[in-house]
Amino acid sequence: MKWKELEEEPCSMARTIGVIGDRWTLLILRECFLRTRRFEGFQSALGITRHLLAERLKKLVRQGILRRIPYQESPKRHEYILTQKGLDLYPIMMAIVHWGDTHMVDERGRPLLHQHRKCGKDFDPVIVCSECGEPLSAKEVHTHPGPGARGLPEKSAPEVRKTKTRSRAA
Amino acid sequence: MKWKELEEEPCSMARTIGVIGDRWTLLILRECFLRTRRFEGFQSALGITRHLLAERLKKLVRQGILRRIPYQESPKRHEYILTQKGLDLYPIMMAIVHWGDTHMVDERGRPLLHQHRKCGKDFDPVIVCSECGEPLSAKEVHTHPGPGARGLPEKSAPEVRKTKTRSRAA
DNA sequence: TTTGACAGTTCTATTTTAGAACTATAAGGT
DNA sequence: ACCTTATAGTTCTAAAATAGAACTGTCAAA
Repeated sequence: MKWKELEEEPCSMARTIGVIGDRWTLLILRECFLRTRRFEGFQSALGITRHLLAERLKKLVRQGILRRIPYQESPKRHEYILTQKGLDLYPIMMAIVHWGDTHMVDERGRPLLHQHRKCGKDFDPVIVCSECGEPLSAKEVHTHPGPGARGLPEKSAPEVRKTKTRSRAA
Repeated sequence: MKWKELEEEPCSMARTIGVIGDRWTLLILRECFLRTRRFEGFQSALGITRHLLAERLKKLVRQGILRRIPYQESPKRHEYILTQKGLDLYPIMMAIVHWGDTHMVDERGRPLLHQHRKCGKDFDPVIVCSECGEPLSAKEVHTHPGPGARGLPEKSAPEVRKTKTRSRAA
C-alpha cells in the first residue's frame, strides 16, 4: 500500500493517516498551533530538511489544511496558516500529547502544560460522548457499518473465532 | 532526525509520534481495537507485508503497547493483545477517525459508526477540559512550559515577531 | 505423503528521507 | 559597486525504510 492508496481506503482512520501519518506532518502542525507561520520558522524549530518541509507544506496546502497567504510582494513571500479543517485537527494533537504526557515522560515530568483560558486551570483533555456527555473508553463502544462501508472493518468481535482455536495447549 | 531520536525529544507529541507515527502502526492498532489478535489476522485485514508486520508487532511489544501471550504450545503460537498503555491510545484513535469522518468522507458517508453502549446512541467524540468539563478548541488553550521543558516549544505566540516583518507589501 | 494453517524470516527492488549544497530576490551596510 | 544577510525554496547523492515475493519450520488433518 502506498501513501496515495491509503487516502482512498474506505476507512476514516486510513484516510486520515494518509494525510498526517508520517514522521513530520504532525510536528509541522504542532508548530502551526504554536503560531509558527513561515518556512524558516518551521525549519529551524524542527530541524526538518528543507526539501521535505517544502514537500509537506505543499501537501498540507493541497489537502486544505493550510492556506498559503502572501504577506509581502517582491520577493514574494507567503505564510502558512491553518484553515478550519486544520484547526479541527486540534483534538488529535491534544490526544497525542496527552498520551505522551501519560506514558512517555521521563522523571522530570511534562515538557508542556496546557491551560484552559476559560477556567484558568491546567487541564488534561478528556473524550466524552457527544450524545450523553459521559467519558468514553474503548470497551463501551460498539462499532457497526455506516453508509460508506464497503465490507471492511465493520465488526465488533471478529476474526478470532474463525481460527478454530485448537487450544490443546500445555 | 531518525525514528529513535524522535522518542527522546522533550515533547510529548514527538515522543508519541516516534511510537505511532508511521504508516502502519495505527492501522495495526485499529485492528487490535476491533479484536484482531493474531499475525495472520493482521496481515490479511491490512495487506501489510509480513516483514513489516513482524517488525511493528515487535516494536509495539517492546513499547509495552501490546503483550504477546501464548495461546498454544507446539507449534508455539502467540496472540497480541492491548495493554492498558495500548488501550489508552483509544482517544487518539477516536479523534483521528472523527476527523476523517468530518473531512475525508466521500458522498457515501462514513464507513463506520460508533455506538456508545451506555446511552445506546451513535456518537461523535468530543474533547472537553478535565477541570471544567467545557468543550475545548485550540484558541482557548494557552501553553506554558512544564517541569520537563528544555526550552523547546514553550510559547504561545512566538516566532513570528522576531522577523522584523518588513511588510512594505503592495 | 501431501496439503494447509500459522508465524515468521530472508532476499531484492523501490520509495522515502536525510544531508548538504545551490538558486533567486531584495535589503542593508560600507 | 560589492559583500552579507534574510527568506524561501530547488537540486543533488547517500542512506534508510518499505514493498513484494519467496522461503523456513512446526504441527494437524486428509
